[in-house]
Amino acid sequence: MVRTRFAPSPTGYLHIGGVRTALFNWLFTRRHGGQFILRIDDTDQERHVAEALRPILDGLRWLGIDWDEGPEVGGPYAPYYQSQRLEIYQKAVERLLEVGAAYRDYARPEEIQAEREAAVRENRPFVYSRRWMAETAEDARRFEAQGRQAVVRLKMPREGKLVIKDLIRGPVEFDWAQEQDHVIQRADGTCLYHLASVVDDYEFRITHVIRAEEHLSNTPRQVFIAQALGYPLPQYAHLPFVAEPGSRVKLSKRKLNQYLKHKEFAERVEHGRRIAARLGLPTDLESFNPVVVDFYRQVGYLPEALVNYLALLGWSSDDNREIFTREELIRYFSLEKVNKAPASFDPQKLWAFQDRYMRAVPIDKKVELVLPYLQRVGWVPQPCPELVRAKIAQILQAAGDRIKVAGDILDYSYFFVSDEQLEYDPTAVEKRLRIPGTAQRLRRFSEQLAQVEPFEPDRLEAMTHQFIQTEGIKLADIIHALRVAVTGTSIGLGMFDALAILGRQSCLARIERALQYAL
RNA sequence: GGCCCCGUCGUCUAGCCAGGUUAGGACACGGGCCUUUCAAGCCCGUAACACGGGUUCAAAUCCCGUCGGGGUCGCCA
Repeated sequence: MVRTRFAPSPTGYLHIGGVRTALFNWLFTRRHGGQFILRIDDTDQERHVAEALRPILDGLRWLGIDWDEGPEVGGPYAPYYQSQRLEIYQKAVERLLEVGAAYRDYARPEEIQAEREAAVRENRPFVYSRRWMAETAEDARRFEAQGRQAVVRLKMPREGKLVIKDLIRGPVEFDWAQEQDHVIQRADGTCLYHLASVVDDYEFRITHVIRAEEHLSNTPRQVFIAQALGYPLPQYAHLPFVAEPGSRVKLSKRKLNQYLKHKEFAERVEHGRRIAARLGLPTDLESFNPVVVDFYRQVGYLPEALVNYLALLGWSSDDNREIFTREELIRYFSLEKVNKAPASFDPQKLWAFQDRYMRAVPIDKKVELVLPYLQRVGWVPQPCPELVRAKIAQILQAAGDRIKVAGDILDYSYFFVSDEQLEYDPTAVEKRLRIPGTAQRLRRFSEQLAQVEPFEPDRLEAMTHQFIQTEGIKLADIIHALRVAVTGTSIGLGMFDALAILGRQSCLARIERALQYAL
């Protein structure tokens, strides 16, 4: 039975690299019909765990990465919060002490630091002297008499080699002598990550530890703990990093400013921020950051697109296929096909996936996607009347693939505001309306428009062609001015579709209003 | 610095284990067509085996070395 886990610490956000790790664990587990466990690594967090966990759980659920055991679903090995498992770790520490795999150490932090610096100075690898190691109760008393406090350290082997069989990298060899006597318990009794992690992996019966490559170097100490405690070893698989755009360095939330130098990255961020700004969401990099999953959810990306893109970041199937349904991903996923080299995150390629997925969404489904955005800015009431819903469907139909993410609907304010409230883009007005003769021409066009029956795209187009013939002009000579007159902007969807959706009354009123700008 | 990992177009990658490909696909990019702005669509194109030695009739593929990049070396997770 395969059992894997994803173990986030409650940081308040779901990192794109983290979610890729979660996804690979999930995919592997579903592929083998096992259980995926969510464990919360909150040994170091005292406050607001629930709050800081919220975006992480929401993000995973949004992406369809469900967990069989963990927060909010429980499970046979509960609790799944490390902060609630302290006694279990305490027992493990005691056992480690008993079997001689760990010791109480009375060194002061500055003393360790001094040894470390000396090693660096003398250009040799640092290994703790164990000078303040207390092996007997008498040692302990002596050190305590000096006002010292004890932490518990691992007593690592100082010779021999360890070979870790990594499912992705093959055998990886380590020298025990290089390993440090890591602290596993602080003086105040709290336990540290490595200890807690190994104990929980065992307690939860984790069979496969699939995690980012940064953990490869500290796997030996975990193996040491597991072996000392008599645990069977899980299988290890260390995933390549999700790297910065155009680089091999691990992607980081903090360095966004740097990534913004990449044109493609900057474009996508700019696009997202425009939508966020319209929604009244904060757009500072701390709360609105494309390295964080929430960014995509808020802007209106499809979770399937993100999942598909992320799956291909470090993994590929054996053919040239790129588009996979969730079921196909599960069916084809294997750790053997996971790459070893870091894969850099490319928001532009994600955008391409989003584009393809969005095209496939049927109109009624798209209406549902877009509706919350329209309601949020108050253009559409809540609940949404059937008539308005039909109008939105019309707009969506006419917009076609121009709407790449749900938030793009906000570009079409002119369908939702009243004729009086329509705003005219000064640049567009200057370029398209302030041309001599435009006013007269628009007026004559308007007269024709009043007659069209029925007021539908085909009829409108026929009428317009008739009009340009009579006038002896080209289509472009009327259509640009007309677009600005009825929509206030020089870009948008097909003109005749737009006119039909707006309706005769609005078109006439808006042209009338626009005449004040036209020459 | 020690140890560990990694290295195919700008990016994601196929090919490597079982040596023989005009080194393939996708995104991006450039050009052209279409055109009613935008988005798209269609056609064409630029672009890579880090380097150096071996082994072999033949090397992206096997071996050795070099260089480069990254990770780790916490009383963070």
